[in-house]
Amino acid sequence: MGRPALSAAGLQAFRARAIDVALTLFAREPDVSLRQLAKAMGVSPTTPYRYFESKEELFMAVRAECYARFATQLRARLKPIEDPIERVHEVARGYHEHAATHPSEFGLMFQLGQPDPGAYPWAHRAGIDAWQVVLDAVEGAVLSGAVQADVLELAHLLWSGVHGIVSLSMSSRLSVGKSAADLVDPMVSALMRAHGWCP
Amino acid sequence: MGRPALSAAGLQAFRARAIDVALTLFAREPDVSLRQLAKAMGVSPTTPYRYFESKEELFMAVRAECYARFATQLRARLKPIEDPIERVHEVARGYHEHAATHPSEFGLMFQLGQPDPGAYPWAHRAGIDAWQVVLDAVEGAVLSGAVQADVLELAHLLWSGVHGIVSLSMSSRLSVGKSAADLVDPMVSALMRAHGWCP
DNA sequence: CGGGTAAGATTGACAGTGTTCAATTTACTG
DNA sequence: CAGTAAATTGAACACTGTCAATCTTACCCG
Repeated sequence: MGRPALSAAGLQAFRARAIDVALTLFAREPDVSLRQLAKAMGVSPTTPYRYFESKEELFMAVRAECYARFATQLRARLKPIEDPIERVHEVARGYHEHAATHPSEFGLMFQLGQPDPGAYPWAHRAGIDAWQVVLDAVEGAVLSGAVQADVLELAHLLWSGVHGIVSLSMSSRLSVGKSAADLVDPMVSALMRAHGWCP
Repeated sequence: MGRPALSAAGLQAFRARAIDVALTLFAREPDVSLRQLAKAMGVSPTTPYRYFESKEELFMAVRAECYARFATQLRARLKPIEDPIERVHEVARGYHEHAATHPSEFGLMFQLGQPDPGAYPWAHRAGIDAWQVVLDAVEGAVLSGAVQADVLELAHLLWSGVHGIVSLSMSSRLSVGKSAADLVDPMVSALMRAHGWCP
């Protein structure tokens, strides 16, 4: 039969370390090769293949970790805030700030043309979990009565709006004089106002 | 001295043909190698180097062509429409529709982590030209008095909003039951309403 | 028509990539 | 210590972008 199986503990440890090293490499340059990663881990170029199916699966695991960190950061940021409207603003600010602070992670999560997470249900689930933070914040605002809207639709509009700002900003496509930070609050305010919010 | 120079006509012809072939290849798969392109052109793998500085410059030229086509399509679509508000709606719909019809071109234009057009002023200018279409439409709406807003800010909000919808949609990140087509009009309406537009 | 010249395209090579597989080292158990 | 299972490695293949040197083509001038 094929090669012998490996212990669950060792597997998890190696994967975690690989993901960690990969994240620090990605922070330096946007294209990381498997061999670079292996060298940075002090291991032969083919060793990762014992713990990951392929380069795609490896970087998909890195992506999943990014989603998890993103969701954690958003939830932590939201924790002390009570006002439902302010929570929506805060999730938007957190979205932008996380992207600005960790641009390489944002690229990993949302780069167009990257392999579809559909093939990796765990990665897809991690993405859904981050999206759930946005959804919850919007639902809170709607339930509070401060805005009147279909939760799913308003959440999509807010997410798209902020995501668009951040994406365009990160590929330096905003006109000079306009920064992402200047646009996030107006975007959220406009979308809320359009749904009945009176500041 | 270095290799002999090449005639301006031949240069332009080869570049145009290369861009054309590249676009058809990109329509099939999102990653095209220089050698694939050369083979598809029926030419040796290194021939493109006579006409392009590097792979980056080649694909930057492809990008510039995408911007040009995009701007042309938007302007054509806008031509018969008079009402300033409807023009804004139409530019948004055109944005989405062009992306849906030519997803590979959209990816080339807006993929995160792609080389900065700043290093290629002609490509940057082509991008600015497409952006100008959006800007003009918004300016028309503001000048008509139907909305009250800073033109640059509203244009950025609209562009970001629609761009976000399209980007998230193209990486299949919208929830089931929500499609980009369902969101573009609500997004534009909401942003206009928030700026004083009364339908 | 013949030969020289310059434009244009090609071959060969190098370093680096993802990936596979056989061979080898390490670690642990009886 | 011996033997076996686990873990790692090295060599190899088909690719990639890129460069230098070489070859082929076409044309102009005497």
